Amino acid sequence: MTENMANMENKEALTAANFVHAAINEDLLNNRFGPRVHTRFPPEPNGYLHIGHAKSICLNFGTALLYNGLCNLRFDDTNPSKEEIEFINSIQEDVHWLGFDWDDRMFFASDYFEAMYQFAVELIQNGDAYVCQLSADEMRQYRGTPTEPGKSPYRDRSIEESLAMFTAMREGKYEDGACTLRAKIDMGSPNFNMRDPVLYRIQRSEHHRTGNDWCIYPMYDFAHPISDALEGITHSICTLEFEIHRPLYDWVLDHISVDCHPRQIEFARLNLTGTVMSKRRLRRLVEEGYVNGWDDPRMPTICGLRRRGYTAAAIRDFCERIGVAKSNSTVDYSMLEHCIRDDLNNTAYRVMAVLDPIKVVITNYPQGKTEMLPADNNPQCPEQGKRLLPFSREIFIEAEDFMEEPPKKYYRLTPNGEVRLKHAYIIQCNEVVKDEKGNIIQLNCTYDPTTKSGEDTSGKKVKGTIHWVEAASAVPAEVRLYDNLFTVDNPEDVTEGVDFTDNLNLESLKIIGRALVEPSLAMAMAWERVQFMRHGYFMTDPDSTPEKLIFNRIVSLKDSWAKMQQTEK
RNA sequence: UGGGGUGUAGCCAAGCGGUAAGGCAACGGUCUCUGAAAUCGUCAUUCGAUGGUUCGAACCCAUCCACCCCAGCCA
Repeated sequence: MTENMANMENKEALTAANFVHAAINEDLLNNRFGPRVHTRFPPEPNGYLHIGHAKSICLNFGTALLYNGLCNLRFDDTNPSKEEIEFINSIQEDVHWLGFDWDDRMFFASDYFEAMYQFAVELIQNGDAYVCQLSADEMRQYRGTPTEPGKSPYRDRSIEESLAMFTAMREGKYEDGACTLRAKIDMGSPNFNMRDPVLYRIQRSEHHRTGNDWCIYPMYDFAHPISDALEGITHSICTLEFEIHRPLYDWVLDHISVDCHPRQIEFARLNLTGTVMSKRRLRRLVEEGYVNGWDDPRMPTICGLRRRGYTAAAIRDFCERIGVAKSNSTVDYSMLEHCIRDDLNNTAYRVMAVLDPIKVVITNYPQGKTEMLPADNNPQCPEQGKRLLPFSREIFIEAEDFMEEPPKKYYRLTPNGEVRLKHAYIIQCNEVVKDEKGNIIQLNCTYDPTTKSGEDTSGKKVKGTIHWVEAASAVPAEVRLYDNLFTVDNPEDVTEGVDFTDNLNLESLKIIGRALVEPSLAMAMAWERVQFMRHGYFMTDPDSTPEKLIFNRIVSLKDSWAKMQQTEK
């Protein structure tokens, strides 16, 4: 007995997390494909992968993992006019980065062009396909309406003639578009996909793999079921818009000589609030310069999320949490944010960075003295150890952590008020220094030596603790704050006359040129993720160097104070 | 309009004739040397609507309504 069948005896294995797994369980129980589960992720190499693809990748590869099965990577490259090698590489990189692997099972639909051709010949020989000479325009006219059947004057062409013409098509005897091979199914079907769908078209464009070997290329509806069958796929998981193609998928496999007939199962694609997912619109964002390329940290592409600082684990967790179902839905972006916060909360070092510095002089602290204060790298995780932070007479704090006229419940520094400096001492503000225009340029404070972190003997309790950096050792850095690309939840839903770019968030990127970070970050390497305490999670951009540190904000920390302030307004 | 789908909380989503899981968000409390995290609690008398079957319906039946998809020689 195989492992899967043994699992099926186990009642728990029967509890499916989603309807796809329920269908697989049913097939396993009925021995529909024996004990095997074999899926595939079949992108067309014509663009970069995005978070919606991640859902499909997690479903397909995750399902294979769950059932001890296999998942292939297959490029659906049946339309050479749209596809490029660049995308074949980026797709592999992204799938690997997400944590999945296809071993030696990377395939191309184009691997099967010869086999597909032979299957097409078989269809013609059986009277199930014919060569049609309707032009594209004519075919549209002849298609019929929902209630009236379509027609083609060529559908009764003899088998011999179709065979000869199909051979001639392959040999390049016809101009592009002069004729097509069509399945002979049902011109009266209410499902237009069954009204003698085109199987092959003539298209002279160089294919990235087969070069100029072919001038005829199979259509998706013909190529996909055959590719699945030849690879021994058991469950062909795709998105909802292909549901109406399923009868054709099944028809193809029922009319050619293959012994594998995978089950196609459709699920709803992912939509996320505040962003767009369609290839066309993502391309416009890049090409019209609204973002800086496909991997701009604001893009919902896998490479964009990666550069933003998202982890693969967080994206996988997200895909797990949103579930798999058949209803069109738009997941709230906060779900994704929760996943990355949750991951980084456990792993990221807590460090201090001041984004909008204001100088604080601790007037009673000895001139020239510097002490090294121990700081937990991650209080969630003591085994991550401690580091030493320099502290001396002059430091910088966040400008918003001081207010001359504080609102109620303001726990930070105020004139004559006290706050704790994280990992250091409690200080009191004694004097506010302003320039001639009245701008605050410095705060003069005193510290209480008995309040040192870890050895506080004062018994003092203060409401607020703020972060800071020591003036002499602080390292300048550029910090890039990212926000949603759009100001509306569903930017793809636009009323007529409105372009989706009209809803672009003009403040989706804020660059802070003169932030100061603690000295432990001076040698930060690219791709390092940290928490800037009280700010959020950040990652050093791949372009960051010790000479010029650049931090991308992955996600802010939740901020109930800010929220409170907002609701008061 | 013909066909294929889908409607469960602000957003996802379980549920499969026995009396509405879970997560995100939100809102309160506790704790806190991160206004974070953690933690405790609140959040659908009702499942698109209306009828019907049943002792009993989100689940079965009927009718209606809303939304999505198909009518490319794209995938």
